[in-house]
Amino acid sequence: MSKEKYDFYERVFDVVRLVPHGRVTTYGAIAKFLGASKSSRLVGWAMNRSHGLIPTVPAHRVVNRVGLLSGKAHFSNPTEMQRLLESEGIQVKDDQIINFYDVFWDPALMDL
DNA sequence: TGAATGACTCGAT
DNA sequence: GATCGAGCCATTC
Repeated sequence: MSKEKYDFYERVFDVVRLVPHGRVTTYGAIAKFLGASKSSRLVGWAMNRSHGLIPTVPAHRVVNRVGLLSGKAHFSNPTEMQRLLESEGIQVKDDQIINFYDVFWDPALMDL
């Protein structure tokens, strides 16, 4: 519970909040962007704690490397994640993003 | 303090 | 090409 320095979680939240509307990213991409490509699991941990944060963290825009809504079960309602994605124009079928390659957004490629 | 956990990823079979 | 197993690292019990 360190508070002085930027927590690993906060950095993750920061990146997730940078994800453009209608786009998604992966845990690995975030981890890699933070310089901890091998800590992709920590990104998942961070998301688990993202509930109730202000400002809200668009955790629904974060999926695993194959575009699967691996974390939808952790939402208030399992259907919430898919519903949010679809509302942003992202096609989801069987808990998986269809046009994943098209909507994928890599924080490392963000336009500075 | 040590062991277990996790919304992942990659490499090998 | 699909499936299985090990690695990785911070947080939690």
